[in-house]
Amino acid sequence: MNDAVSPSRYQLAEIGALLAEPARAAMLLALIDGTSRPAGELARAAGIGAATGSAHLHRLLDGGLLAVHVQGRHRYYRLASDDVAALIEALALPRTRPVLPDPTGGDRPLRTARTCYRHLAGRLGVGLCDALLQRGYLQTASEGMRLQHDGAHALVQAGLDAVAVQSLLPLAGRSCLDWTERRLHLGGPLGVALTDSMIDAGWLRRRSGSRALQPSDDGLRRLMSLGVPWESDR
Amino acid sequence: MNDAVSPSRYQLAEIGALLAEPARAAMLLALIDGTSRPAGELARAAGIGAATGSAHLHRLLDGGLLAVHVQGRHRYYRLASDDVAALIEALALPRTRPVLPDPTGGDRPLRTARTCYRHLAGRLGVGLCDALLQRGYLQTASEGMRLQHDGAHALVQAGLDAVAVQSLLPLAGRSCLDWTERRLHLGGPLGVALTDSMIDAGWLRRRSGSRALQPSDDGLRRLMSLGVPWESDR
DNA sequence: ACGATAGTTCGCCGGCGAGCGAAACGTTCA
DNA sequence: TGAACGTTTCGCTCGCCGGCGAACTATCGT
Repeated sequence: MNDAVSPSRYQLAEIGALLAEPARAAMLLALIDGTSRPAGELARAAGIGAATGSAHLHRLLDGGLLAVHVQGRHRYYRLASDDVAALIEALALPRTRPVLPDPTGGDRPLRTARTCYRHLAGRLGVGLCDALLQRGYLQTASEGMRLQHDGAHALVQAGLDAVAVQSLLPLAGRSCLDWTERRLHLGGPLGVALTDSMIDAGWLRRRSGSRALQPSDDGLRRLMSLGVPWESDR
Repeated sequence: MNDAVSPSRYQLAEIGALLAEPARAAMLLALIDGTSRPAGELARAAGIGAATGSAHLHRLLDGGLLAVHVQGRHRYYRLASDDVAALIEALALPRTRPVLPDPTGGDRPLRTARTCYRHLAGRLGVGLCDALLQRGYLQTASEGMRLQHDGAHALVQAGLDAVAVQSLLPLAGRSCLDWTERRLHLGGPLGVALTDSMIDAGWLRRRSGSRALQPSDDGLRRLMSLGVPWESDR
């Protein structure tokens, strides 16, 4: 009986060991927005030398948490998958509970809308997921969340590209817990693709150097037409 | 910009460090079925001495992953919450992918039905969650999954205790990923309470010394009446 | 009141690994 | 071709932490 459990003990410890070093944790967190970054930048973000950083990146690579893309004399590292990203967010979450970010603090844009790996999170992300669920546009199945046909229709009505919306139908969504709102929002392939569509349509704009997403006035109006609650001065 | 992220770097590393030691990982895994166990037993399960075990248990306690219950000269340790349990299962999962458990192996009872922390997992768990979702008995809201009134009615019809079912209505469920079926099943307070009800009604029986749950013939019939698929010889 | 048992505290040892500087390697640009 | 730059490899030191045995405390049984 003891033997049945023991293999996973080392698997668990292996992942733990990879996250246990603040320098490696910082590197992973720097990549959680889905970007690819060169080794030197990651070392700088972690506050360590290039040599040490290289060693850490190799361990993360061997551990399957990172992937590389070689381009000339640069090596761009990124998270290996959105499974990994979901894992990091989930792990960074529970310890945050006693130290919730200051509601009046300077992170307001982040709290409003941001990317969580590649999908929409923050107040808008939670609101959108909530609205889609409440109207039955999004339904949970055992393989994840699925966009319904009437939901696709509503998204096109609201102004998203019809072809892009059509391609959302076979995708599966994953529910992802938001650390500022402490509510569910839509992640997974479906969440990523939907977010891309909204950015393409100009509802949201990426801010360089930050995970924050800037909603346009037009985008806000269209989101509200889908049932997303919004008080502009909150 | 760098400062906004850095606190969570240490939070992430702290959790990682707690999991990084195989002995601690073994202790956590030994508790993942939701039981409380005395310090000595956990040390034995981890294959270390009592002194070392005591130190590990204290670190896990300080880190908020464990809780204690003192009874006479015994100290019973358990996971601090089902958040922690969900975390452990989620972490033990991704590394398992290349080494999925042998379908023909001796773990068939575990694959059929088992406790995941305190709620039902395995083929029956996934099937039940799937059936409840498909019939609309269970619906997803942003705070989690909720049992609908017609769902409660159906559960009572199937033979569960009416008072117990009534108490399920205000509870929130969490979707939990199953590592053998790779599909969603129902966890959280709602999942726990529902599983308890089914055990009380004799549909399932706990097996001592294992996480496996043994379904009774009667219980299987009743689950099938709720729409759970079942081929007896699989 | 006594020994037996569960658990913790203390002190010590040994090994893993994080960190850096120096040097080597490969690519880019002039 | 040679200099500059990004990245990796190597060799080294040092601190942290896991492990145990022994002593101590607390509770239970008789």
